[in-house]
Order: sequence, then C-alpha cells, then structure tokens
Amino acid sequence: MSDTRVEDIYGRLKAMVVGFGIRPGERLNEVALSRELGASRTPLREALNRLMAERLVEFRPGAGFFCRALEPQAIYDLYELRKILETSAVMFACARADVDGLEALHEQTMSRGLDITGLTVAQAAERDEEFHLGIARLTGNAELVRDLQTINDRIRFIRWVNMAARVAASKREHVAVLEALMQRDADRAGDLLAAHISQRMDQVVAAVKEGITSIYMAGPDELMARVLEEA
Amino acid sequence: MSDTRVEDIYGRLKAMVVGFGIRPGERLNEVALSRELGASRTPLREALNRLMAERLVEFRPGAGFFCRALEPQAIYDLYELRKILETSAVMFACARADVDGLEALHEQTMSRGLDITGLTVAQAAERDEEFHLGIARLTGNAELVRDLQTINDRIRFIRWVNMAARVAASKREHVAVLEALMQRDADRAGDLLAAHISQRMDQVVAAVKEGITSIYMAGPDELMARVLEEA
DNA sequence: GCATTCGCATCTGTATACAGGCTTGTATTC
DNA sequence: GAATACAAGCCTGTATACAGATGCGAATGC
Repeated sequence: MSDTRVEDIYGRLKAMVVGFGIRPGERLNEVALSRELGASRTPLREALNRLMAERLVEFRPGAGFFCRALEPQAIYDLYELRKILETSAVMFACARADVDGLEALHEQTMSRGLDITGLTVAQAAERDEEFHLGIARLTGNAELVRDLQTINDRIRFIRWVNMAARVAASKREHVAVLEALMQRDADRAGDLLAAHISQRMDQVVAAVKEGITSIYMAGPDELMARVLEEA
Repeated sequence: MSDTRVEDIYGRLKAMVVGFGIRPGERLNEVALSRELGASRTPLREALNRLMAERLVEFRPGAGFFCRALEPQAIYDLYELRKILETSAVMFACARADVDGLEALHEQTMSRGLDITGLTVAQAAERDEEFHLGIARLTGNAELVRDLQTINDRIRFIRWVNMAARVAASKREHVAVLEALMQRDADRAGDLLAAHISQRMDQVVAAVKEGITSIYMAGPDELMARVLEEA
C-alpha cells in the first residue's frame, strides 16, 4: 500500500483509464470498482473526483462516473495544444537551457541510438514522450511541464496507436530538432518540432476514429495486441 | 441548492480560494468548513479533491488540505504559460476566427468603451479576463480555452492586485490587439499580445511578493480593501 | 532553566448505513 | 402487437460513526 488509500487508488485508476483497462465511455460501477481495488467507496470517489478534474473520467449527476470518451475533435484540439506548448518550449529552451541539461538530453536521446528493433510500441512511445518532455523541462518552467503532462495523459494511447508506422522517421526528426536546439536556433527548432507534431494530427484523428470502433467492438485486449504486434 | 451538493460546494470553495476568502497556506478544517457550507465531510472532501487536481488546494497526507500557497516562481511560470497560450491563440484566431465571432468580440470590447471610471478593480479585471478568453474562444479549440481558464483561476487575484494602475493603458493595448486581429495580421497580433502580457510579468512577481506579505500580515479583508480603494 | 517524554484532545482517513433516484423488466390495457 | 404504467432492484448521494494519526501542552527529569 502507498502512503494513503486515495493516492494508491488514484494511481491505479489512472493507469487503468489511460491504458484502456477501462473502455472509453464505460460506466464505472462504484461498488464493483471499490471491491476490485480493495477499498470502500469513499476513497474511491475521492480518487474519481481527482480524475474528473483532469478530464480522465466524466461525471453525470445522478448517473455516476464514466470513463472519458474519445471525441476526435477533443483529440485534435489536444494535439494542437500540445503543438503550441512544445513549439514554444523548444524555443524557450534554445534561449535558456543550461548546458548540462542539454548535454543530458542529447546523451539520453543518442545513446539509445536510432535502433528501435526489439522495442514494443509502448516502449517506443514512452521514449518519444520522454524526449518531448525532456525539452519542456529544459525551459525550467515547472507549470508548463505539468500542464504538458496532463495533456499527455489524455492522448497517450493515441500516440501508441499511430506510433508503430513512424518510429524510424520520428527518431530522425527528433535528432534534427536536437541539433537545432544545440545550435540554439530557436526558429529552426520551433519549425521542426511544429512540423513533427503537425505531421501526425490528421493521421491521429483518423486513427482515433478507427481506434474507437476497434475498442468498442473488440475491447482493449485485442486492440492492444494489434498495436503490439505491429512493433 | 444546485444540482448536487458536491457541485455546489465545489463552486463556493473555488470562489473562496480564488478570491482569497481563505488565506494562502491556511489549513482547512474539514469539520468547520463542512458546517460553514452546510454539508457533511464526504461531499466536502470530494470537492477538495477536485480542487487539488486543479492545484487550487494542496494536500498533505495525514495533515489534510491547505489553501494553495503563492510561490512567486509558480506565478511567474503561470504567466509565461499564459503568454504562450494566448500568443498562439491570437495567431490561430487571425487564421480561422469566424467573422461573426470577431464582430461580437469587437462589439463587446468597444461598446464598453475606454471609460473605466466607476469600475472596481474586480470588475475591470473581469472584463480584462473576458477579452483575453474571448480571443481564445475564437480559435475554436475548446481544450485550449479550458486550459487557459484553469490557469486564470490560479492567477486571478494577482491580476486584481496589479490591475489598478494599468487599466487605461491595458485597454488601449487591447484595442491595438483587436485591430491587428481584425486585419488578420497574425504576426502583429501575436507580438502585441506577447508584449502586453510580458509587460506585467516582472511587476506581477513583485506584487506577489508584496501581496503575500500583506495577506499573511493583515488578512484578506484589508488587502481587498486596499485593492478596491485604488479603483 | 531547558529539553524530553507522555498523554490528551483534535482532526483526518475510511467504512458503512441509509435514503432517494434511475433503470429495467413485466404486466396490463388499448 | 405495441405502448404505457407500475414495481422491484440496483446504484448513486450523503451522513455518520469509528479508528488511527498527529500535534500540542503539560509535567517531569536532568
């Protein structure tokens, strides 16, 4: 058990929701969930209220809590938001990233190399997210980093879905961004990163539409298997 | 009573925290608060958990909930974040704002005129916030709007504090931004808005430092009075 | 006089109980 | 056969009760 029951439940619930252990739109039965998580309804509902504030679950008065739906428009908006934040972040990073942090990010990105064989999609996506978050951290703006993280939580699974086909190209683009960053070329870094994210937005919306169908039709297990085997 | 107890309490608590009905850093006594709000501790704690996810209250296991502190660094970061989002927003708005919405914003901003006599600081700040939010809405990106709103919630009071001296200049800058927006000049609109927000960031941090002292020393009533009388 | 420890009071953390509302299924009527 | 109304069961919304933890204060020992 963690420090407190609510914290523990919160973390596990979050993992279930972002990792599609619960289907989008699915109604959450409080009694069943509390039993499954080994706690009573009181801490469960507190955790659900936190997740609601993060838009990871929805709440309808009189009806209870539901796993957040995946509206293509919302996904698109979140990607655009992400693009805005990350583009600005890399430009700020060009201006003020400390040399050590920059070196560390370079080391971390390059040491893993361009070789992505043997990685599952989930692992590739995690590295991808870590690179992007690493840039945000170089700004020194903790609020920006946190904001970006909560956005990432809401679109993580979508990144998995459309990561498979683009791992190699993605990595190349990362290296290009990194080079511009190390040369402190803010305009170029910003343009490269914006293009990098933009390139996927339409793909992503299409993937979401298909993904929603898959999830509703077959459930998360099959979708997960499909995603993983493409790695 | 609103639709549900939690919703009601949540809204009232948020107003108290944002408007300094509760002092920053102050410990929140659940029994006293629940009695004051006319509910039991269960819905109160659910509301507090929501606010915690929005960073409007803090939670320390074993110690309970506290009103969020006002770290100058966090305020600065939030202002920077706001600048990033709003600058991008106005540029997007230049590209895709519908004419009706643009007209409406223009109407709303100009009809109220440049005359700000008779307004309290709170009212002036509300109009200020409404203008900035109006631009964000023109992007059509609901997630961006919501994100900006939660950021605004965390810095609203600070806007009040440093609004008093700058209402007239602020209004003039708004009009300039609006003109660039209506000419669909994205670069100019972005630059103007960025400058508009930047201009305050240092002031704001200073105000926060002073503000924190005032709040801790004298309590919110006196601070509020001081702010209001400057209107 | 100062520090340390013990105990009490208060408050948090969680479970549980109960009331009200919603949904669902069935039966009856048109 | 279809639609509507009624009833039963389940689930949410909230209060309350209890146990454990925390912090403060007093008392005691050095």
